[in-house]
Amino acid sequence: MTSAKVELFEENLQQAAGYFKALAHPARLAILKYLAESKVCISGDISNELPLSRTTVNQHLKELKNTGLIKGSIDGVKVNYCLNPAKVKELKQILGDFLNTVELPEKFNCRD
Amino acid sequence: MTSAKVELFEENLQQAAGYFKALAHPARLAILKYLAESKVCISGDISNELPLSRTTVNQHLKELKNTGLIKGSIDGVKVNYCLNPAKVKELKQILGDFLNTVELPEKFNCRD
DNA sequence: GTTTTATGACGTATTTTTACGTCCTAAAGC
DNA sequence: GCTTTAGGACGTAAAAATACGTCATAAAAC
Repeated sequence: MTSAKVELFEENLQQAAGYFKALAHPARLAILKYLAESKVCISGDISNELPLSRTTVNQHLKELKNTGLIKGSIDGVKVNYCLNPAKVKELKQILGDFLNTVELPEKFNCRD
Repeated sequence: MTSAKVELFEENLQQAAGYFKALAHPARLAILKYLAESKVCISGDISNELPLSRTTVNQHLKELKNTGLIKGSIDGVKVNYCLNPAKVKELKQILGDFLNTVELPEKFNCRD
């Protein structure tokens, strides 16, 4: 029984957790940062920027693509990967919403 | 090989990724939300709130404790877990900083 | 037309995460 | 005293994430 229990939680928590997960690896953060800075690029370029093999970078790219944060369009042999502005916006919205739910009261009655 | 390559990335990306990872499971989000709402509680209470066994919840609590987001203080047999306001604040700061680095330009030159 | 280059697809090893069950301990109740 | 209750410690099994290497393919370069 070590099945995924993720779906037993509230819908919005699942969604937020999914986005957090997508950002839970420095390689993926580096990719997003790189794409945001350079606007458009190919995945080969990206693997040169990272201390990981091309195949591993590709896997991270695929993951970001699955969450919808990036898009890749075929251009002959090369693939242009770039950010999906709509999804990035949604991501920010959802993560922001969650973080607001853990707003802290002025004084927190917890002994140290 | 398959060793952790996380430490090969920029310090700030590592840190951000670590926080994102801490939030990458709905159970942990639910715990944080619950703690934020109820101010103080014991871990037994929490496992009643979640669709997971006590031991599993305990593991998630331990993970949140390792990242410093929550604190647990011994009170006889019972343990009061609560948010660590300082760390939560840091988390928001760091995640916000990262998200700002992926700010999007007005028009993004990517064909669909 | 052959070689190079870029990239996806596939397979696989290792590590980490997720999820429990069981046992142990120590206070609280009876 | 004995029993219940609460929770930590430990072990383990299954799944997912991480990291590569190798192969296949198709355009580009020569």
